[in-house]
Amino acid sequence: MATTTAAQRRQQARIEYDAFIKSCPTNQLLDRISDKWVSLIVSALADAGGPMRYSDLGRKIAGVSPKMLTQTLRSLERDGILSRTVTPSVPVRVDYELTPLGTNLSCLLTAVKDWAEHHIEEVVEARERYDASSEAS
Amino acid sequence: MATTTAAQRRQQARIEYDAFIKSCPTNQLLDRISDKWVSLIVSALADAGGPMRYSDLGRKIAGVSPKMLTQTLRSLERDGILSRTVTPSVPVRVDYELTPLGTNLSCLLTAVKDWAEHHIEEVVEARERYDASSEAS
DNA sequence: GTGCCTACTTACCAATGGATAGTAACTCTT
DNA sequence: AAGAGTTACTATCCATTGGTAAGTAGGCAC
Repeated sequence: MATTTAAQRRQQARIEYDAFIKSCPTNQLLDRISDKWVSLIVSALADAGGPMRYSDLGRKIAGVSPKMLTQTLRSLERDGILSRTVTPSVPVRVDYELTPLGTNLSCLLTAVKDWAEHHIEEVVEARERYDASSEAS
Repeated sequence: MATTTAAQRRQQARIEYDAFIKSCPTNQLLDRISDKWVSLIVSALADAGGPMRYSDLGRKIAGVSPKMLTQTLRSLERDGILSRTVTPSVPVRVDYELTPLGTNLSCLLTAVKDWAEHHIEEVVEARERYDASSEAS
């Protein structure tokens, strides 16, 4: 009991490091913006160059469920990346638009999207090579 | 039966669009690199400036489970973003290193990380404003 | 009234991801 | 020679997340 094993020491170090990381807001923010739906929503709004309605986003980002769309939009609104404007017209109308902060972020995410477009062929080739050598085992 | 309702037409449009999106490799790649653990692994390797071992990565990226670490490393290796080198020494030793393609990508992901570091205060303020106005309802 | 419109919310269920323990293969200690 | 320790994983279980489909509000057209 008095001696600490290597396993115990490792465990201890891990807990302390964990706590440090979890209290670091930068890492939390990085996690948030490294999200699949966040990239797609922000780049959709950047492409549009102006406000988009809920259903416009749902149509442009095919594959997103209404639940996920609402959830992600709310979290982006909370983070000040986009603004939500409700117009109480005949059927209610909701517009989403990037804030200056969101526009700033969209430049980076667009760069990532462009990277994907430019390097997709290299990645596909790498996958084929990897799969071919795995099957040869 | 002969008439198609608006709901049916919407459903149909959605399925067609879905199929289109799912067969678009660029979107698949964007999804892959918009992952939390991918960002952290690639930026860890970029920071190191050289190869890192499995356990080094596990320690630097505190909070990652061995399962997720292995899974993400394998998929990045398959995509040609990093290389995996096994040295069959006394205890086996595995080194991971960014390929030129991975180094290229790391520039973008580092830019995103820096953005998070520079704008975290604005985001925190936006959250406080949002939470304060929500509670006042 | 019945149905339709938008923008959601809710309920349910399958899949993803995290915590923890175990494995292989070999070496070093006792 | 038995047991502990090393690295780099697998395997298992379980909580959380995310997708699907259906329901809701509130007003207008038919």
